[in-house]
Amino acid sequence: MGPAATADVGSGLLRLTLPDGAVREVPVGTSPRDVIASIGAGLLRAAVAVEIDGVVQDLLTPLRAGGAFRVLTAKDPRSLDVLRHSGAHILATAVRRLRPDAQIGFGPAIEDGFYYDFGVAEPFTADDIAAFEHEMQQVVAARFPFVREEVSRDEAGRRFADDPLKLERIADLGADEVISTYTDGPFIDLCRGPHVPDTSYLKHFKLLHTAGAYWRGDEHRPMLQRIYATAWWTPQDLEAYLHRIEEAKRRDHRTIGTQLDLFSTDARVGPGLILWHPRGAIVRTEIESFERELILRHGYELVYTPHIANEKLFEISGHLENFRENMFAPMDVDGVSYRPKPMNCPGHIAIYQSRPRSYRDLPIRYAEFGTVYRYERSGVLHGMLRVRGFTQDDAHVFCTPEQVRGEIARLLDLVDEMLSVFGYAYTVELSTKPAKALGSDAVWADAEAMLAGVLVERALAFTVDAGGGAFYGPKLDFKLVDAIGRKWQGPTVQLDFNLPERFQLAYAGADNAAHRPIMLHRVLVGSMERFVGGLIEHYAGEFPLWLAPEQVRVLAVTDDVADVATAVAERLRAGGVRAHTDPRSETLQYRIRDAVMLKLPYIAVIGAREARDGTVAVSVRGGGEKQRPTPIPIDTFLAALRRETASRALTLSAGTL
RNA sequence: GCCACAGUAGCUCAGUCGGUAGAGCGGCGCAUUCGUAAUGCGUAGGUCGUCGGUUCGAUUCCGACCUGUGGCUCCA
Repeated sequence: MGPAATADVGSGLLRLTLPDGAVREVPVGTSPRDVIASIGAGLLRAAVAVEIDGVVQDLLTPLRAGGAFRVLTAKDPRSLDVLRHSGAHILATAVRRLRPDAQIGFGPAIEDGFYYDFGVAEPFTADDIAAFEHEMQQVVAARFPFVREEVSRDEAGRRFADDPLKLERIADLGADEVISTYTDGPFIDLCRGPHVPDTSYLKHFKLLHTAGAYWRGDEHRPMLQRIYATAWWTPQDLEAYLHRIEEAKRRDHRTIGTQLDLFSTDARVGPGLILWHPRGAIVRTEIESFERELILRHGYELVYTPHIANEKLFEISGHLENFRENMFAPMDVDGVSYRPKPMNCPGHIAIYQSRPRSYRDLPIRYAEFGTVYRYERSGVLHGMLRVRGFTQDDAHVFCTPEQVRGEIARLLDLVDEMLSVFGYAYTVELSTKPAKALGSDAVWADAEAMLAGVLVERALAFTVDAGGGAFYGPKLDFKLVDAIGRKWQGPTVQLDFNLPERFQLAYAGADNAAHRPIMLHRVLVGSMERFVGGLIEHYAGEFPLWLAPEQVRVLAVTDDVADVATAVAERLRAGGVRAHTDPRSETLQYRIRDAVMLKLPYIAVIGAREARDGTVAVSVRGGGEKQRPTPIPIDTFLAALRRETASRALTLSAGTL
C-alpha cells in the first residue's frame, strides 16, 4: 500500500450524496462497486464508472473522499474516456501477445479515441496493425476483468523490471502518489485508471494509423511507435465518426484547392510557399478588400513596410534572440546582413518613430497586409495551413496606458464583426504569463486582470490558458468553430510591454515629459493562407456569392442564342458580377454538370424563350438535380446578385423572384 | 528535424516477378445544337520525382537526395 492509501483508513465514514438526494455513509476504502450493488443489481450491470464531485473513477478504486456520487453508464459521455482508456490497455494486451518484446509507453484516451506508444526495434507495418486489431477482438471476447492493485514503489519496480519506460515513470511518481497497476488477463500495466469492469465492454473500435512519437514528447528521447484508434459505445457512433473523418477528407483544402484551381505549390519554388491562382486570388482579394474597408471604418491607417531589413533591426526587437530558429538566414548586402522579416512589428515601430509623437496623436493604429517569412521545419508543413511564407493582416496599436482598455474593447467589436461575416462561431481564450517572460509579475497581473475585466464587462465567456502568453505580454486568442465543429486558430490580440522598451518608444504627455506608449499586436484572419485554407474546408469549396471566384455561368441552350448568352454575361460583368459563358460545343447537361462540379453559386440558362423575353432561368447551387427554374428578368437577377454580394450574405437567394 | 508511408500523362489511378508503359476523366480536332449533374468518333500528352549504383539492359532491384502524406515536436 502506498502512503496515501493507508492515510485515511480508520478516519471513519464517507458521506455520499446520490443524485436523488439520498445520503449513504460508507467506510473509507469501500469500492464503488459495493456501493452500487447496494443500490441495485440492474444499476451495477449498467455501471461503467462513477463520478464523485465531478471526478471520474472506476468501480474498483477504493473511495477515499465523499461527495456527490453519480453512477456513469454508457449513456454518459464521460464514460467514453474510461472505455477508451481501457481500449488502450486492450491494444497493449494484443500487441504484447504478438510482440512480447514491445516496451510499453503511454496509452491515454484522447478526443474520439485513444492511442498507445510502444518501444519496438522494428516499426509496425499495416499487416501488424491488422493482426493487432484481430488479436484485440480475442482479448475482448475473453472478457478479462480489469483488476486493480495498489503496490509499493519497490513492488512496482519489480513488476516492471523488464520495461525501462515504465521504470522511468515509476521513478517520476511523487512520493505521496498511490501507485496502482491494472491487469487484464495476461497484461499488466502501471496505471492510475479508471477502467471499465472487463475487456468485453470494448465492442466498437477501429485501429486507424500509426505514427512515430517521441518518448514523453521530447525530441531528444527515443522515438516510439504510436498506434491511433477510435472507440465508441455503439456501432452507430463508430459509423458516424468514420463518416466524420470522410467528411473532413472531402473538405480537404488541398483537394478542393486543386479541383477548383485555387492554389498550388511547386517544388521548384520551394516547399511551404503558396502560389495563388487567379480563382484563389479572387477569394483572397475579396477578403482583403472587405477587411480594408472594415478597419478603415475602425480607425486604422494603412502602411507598407519592406520584406527584408537590416539584421540590426531584429537585434533591437529581440527577434534574433527569441525567434532566431524561425528566421531565414541572413543575406549579404554590401557587407551588411539583411533578413526576410518574420513579423511586421519592427517596421511599424520604425514608422511610429519617424517623428516625435504627442499624446494627442494617440492612439495610432497601423495596419498592413504584411508578408512574412518564417523557417518552419519541413515535417510540419501542411497545404496552406502551415507554410513558410504568408501574409498577415497585421496591425499595431500604439496608445497610452489609459487607452488600452478602450482599445481592447474596440478590438472585440472588430473581431465580432469580422467573424460573423464568415459564419464562424468562436470561443475566447486568455493566455497568461509564461515561465520565460519579460516584465514584473505585478505588470503582468495588471495586464491580465485588465484583459479579463474587459471580457467580463462584455459578458464574453472565456477560458484561461495558464502560461500560454507570449514572452512579451498576455494575449487573447479567438478560436473559430467551423461548419463541422473543428476548431481553428483565429484572431489574436497581444499586449506588449517589451518592444516599446527595446525601441525606447516615447510620446510627449500633457505634462511635456516623455512617456512610454503601450503596444497592442493584433491579427484578425492571422495568415491569409491559413485563413483561406480554413475557409475552403469550412465552406467545403461552396463559397458564398461575395467570395465565389466565378459567381454566375451563363449557358446558351443552343448556338443560335450563344450571342445572347455572351451579351448577358457582359451585362452582368458590367454590373460588377463575375460572370462567364461556356461556349464549348457540348450538351447543356454536360456544361451544367461542369459548372456544378466547380461549385458555382448560379447557373443562368438562356434558350429561345429567355432570349426572346430578356430573362434567364437560374439554377441555384445546392438546389439539387432536375431544377426547372422560372425565368426571371435579367435586371431583376442582376439587382438581386448585387444585393447579395453587397450584404456578403452567407446563403444564396438571388435565383428566384 | 524525427518515425512511417508514398511519388507512373493536367487530374484520379492501373501495370511491369528487370526487356524504356496503360485506362478513365480533362485537353485538342471533327461531327452533333442539345432545356438543367457526363453525345459520339478521332487524336496529342509520360527521359515512370531527381541523381548515382548493380546489370547486356533499370520505371521495376539497391543507395542518396527532393517533394508529398499521417503523426511527434513546433506554430499564424
